[in-house]
Amino acid sequence: MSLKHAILGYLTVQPLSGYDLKKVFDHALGYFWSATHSQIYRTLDRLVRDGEATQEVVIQRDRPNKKLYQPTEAGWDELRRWLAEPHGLPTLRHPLLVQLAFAELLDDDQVVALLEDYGARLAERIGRYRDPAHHQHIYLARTPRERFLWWSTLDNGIATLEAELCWVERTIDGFRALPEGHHHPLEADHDRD
Amino acid sequence: MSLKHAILGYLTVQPLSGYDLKKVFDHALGYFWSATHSQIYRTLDRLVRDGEATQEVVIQRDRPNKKLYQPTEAGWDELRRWLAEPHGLPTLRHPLLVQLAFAELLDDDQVVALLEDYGARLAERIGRYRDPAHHQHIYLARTPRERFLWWSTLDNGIATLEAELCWVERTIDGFRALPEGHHHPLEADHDRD
DNA sequence: CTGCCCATGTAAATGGTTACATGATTGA
DNA sequence: TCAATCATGTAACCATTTACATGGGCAG
Repeated sequence: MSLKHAILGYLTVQPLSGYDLKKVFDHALGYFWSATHSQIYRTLDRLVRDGEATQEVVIQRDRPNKKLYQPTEAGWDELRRWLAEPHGLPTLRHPLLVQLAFAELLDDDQVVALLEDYGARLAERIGRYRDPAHHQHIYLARTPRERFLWWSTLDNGIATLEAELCWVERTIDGFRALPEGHHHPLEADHDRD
Repeated sequence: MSLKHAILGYLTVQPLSGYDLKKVFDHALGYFWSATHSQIYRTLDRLVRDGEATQEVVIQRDRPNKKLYQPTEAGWDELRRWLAEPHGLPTLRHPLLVQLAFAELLDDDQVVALLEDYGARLAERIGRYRDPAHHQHIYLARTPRERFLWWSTLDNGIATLEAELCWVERTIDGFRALPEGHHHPLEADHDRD
């Protein structure tokens, strides 16, 4: 349900097209919600159908026409309602941890490779979030209060990524320090009976 | 795709029924993957249909019969294949951060209430993860290596939750320290034209 | 003339949540 | 007699991903 609210939320900042929104999701909202363009276009249609946003076609020469969307009063109400009520912890879906949990089927090098690959992705993303070029959108905030809140969402992203990177390093070290058990990956003991 | 692999993975540890698996997801795999019983039953059916697991009916007196599942050789192969290849960072979907991002529509008390509620949920979950009663399943590991890996997945959960709790406190403090702007929540400026 | 940016969508499939549905046994 | 535990599932819906599909303008 919150994709709708994220879109509605950003439309209160500025009327935008689906194409624009996709860029906002890729650059600014990326660290707490992601969406594909097909999802965005369908959600915008639904908002208009439900009377929570209006659509305005903007004719352009030299480039394709676009449709700008804006929340209606009903849209603002719905958004305010959703924003004020508490929502649970994000549900986790963490493929790397599934891999680690069942890594008895892998040999030591494969386990280390998975962790190192994951660490590299984390480091790359932390680098991007720390890059001032990535902070531009924060200066579009309408008040110091909003600027603080936007910066906080980024801070959350950086803090959790760094905690994970730290965990990756700790885990690689601990794994290497395990008493050498000449580990042989488990095999299916097929047809034991 | 990884629900299938999480199930397959746990079935290599021990043949289990759908009902048992649900409990495993609730207690042991909970910090990196969640699933409802309806999802589990459907996935088990699919595994059998696809020849990746076998089903065995166990007749019980005094309680309902149950169906135990075990991976086939094809299941082991599929699992090994999936475990060895890298999967991207988990895609984030973080409702609280959406709320914070658009909190210009809320007043100060509402923002603090959201953060405090979130912090309380985090603290409660950290407490559960730290509780030794919650660690029982780790001792079922088949090797010291596996024990280390299972403990690491829990460690990941605790570390990221604590990073977030820390962030919550920092954010509440920073928010309260904002220069008092007599904040009035934004209103839709309807019918300006 | 190639490839990127602009700008829009649809279709099909997969994945996930919620609600509906049943029924025996055991312990308080 | 009430609630919990054991044990299974289906149906409807909602959310997400991936692939298909189009087409003009502009810069190198």
